[in-house]
Amino acid sequence: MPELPEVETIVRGLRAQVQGQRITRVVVHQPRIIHGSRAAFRRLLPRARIACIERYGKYIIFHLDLGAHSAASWCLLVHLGMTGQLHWCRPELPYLKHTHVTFWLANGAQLRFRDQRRFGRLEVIPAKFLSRYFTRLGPEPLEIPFTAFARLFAGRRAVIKSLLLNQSLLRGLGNIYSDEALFRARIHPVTPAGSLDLAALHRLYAAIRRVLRAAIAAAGTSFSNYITAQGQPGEFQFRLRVYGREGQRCMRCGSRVKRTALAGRSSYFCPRCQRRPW
DNA sequence: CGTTGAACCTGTTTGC
DNA sequence: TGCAAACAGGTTCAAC
Repeated sequence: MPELPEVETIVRGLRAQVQGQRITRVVVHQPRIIHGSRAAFRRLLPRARIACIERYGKYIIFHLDLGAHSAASWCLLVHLGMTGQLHWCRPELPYLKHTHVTFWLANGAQLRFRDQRRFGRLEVIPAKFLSRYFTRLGPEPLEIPFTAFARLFAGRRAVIKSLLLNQSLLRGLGNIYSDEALFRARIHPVTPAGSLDLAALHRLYAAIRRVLRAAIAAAGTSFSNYITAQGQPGEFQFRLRVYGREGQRCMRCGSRVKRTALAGRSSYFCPRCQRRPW
């Protein structure tokens, strides 16, 4: 579910409400959601202070301050999978279904992790392993310069949509924003990436930046599961131009939006604005 | 290298 | 109305 803009929105909300807080108690309702060392999870999180919170692609990194308990520094990594939610609330709030982990905070509030499909994961790892943990992730789409961006696709025969979803090339894009960027750049999703000319690469680069920034400004896209750290839905679902609009009129040219399956996932595109390369 | 399908889960929508 | 299939924002792995 959550792609870069949703995770960024959650991280900003968490910074405002839980950064600096000490964890006083952790309750794991669904142990299978915890990956890596469960012993480290149980031992280190109670009494840890959340020193700072970062986003890395679609991952959330909580840097822990363990004080005198540990000389090494540790992190809590959270990936939300398809339906994960990480939200701050009062302890009186009734437990909603699929709440897998509850963090009690020193200020009396709680941070709860819910995940209907359980594709999400939480893991405590030493900070020194972070770079190794993330070796397979490419650069941030909002940070990479254009020349490096263009190089990612040179000589690649794979279709552009697959490469946009591939986190080892760029970290953070998912199915929605890949389709939205390709639509805005007027590139057909099955175009071989290496065949994109300089003009097309420029359009794609600009489109990715525009759509991600606009989505962050709108607090992300909510269909059913995604909510911000404050428990609110995003607003970008009202600004989507192709994703989920099969059969509806293209907002640019009025043609019918089509849907095609690519590696088992839906790709939405306008057959007129996004011409096939042959 | 690139693609596909399956696996990990639960819930909703669609079609017969 | 009932039931099965299809589908849902992600990642990883095996097979070809």
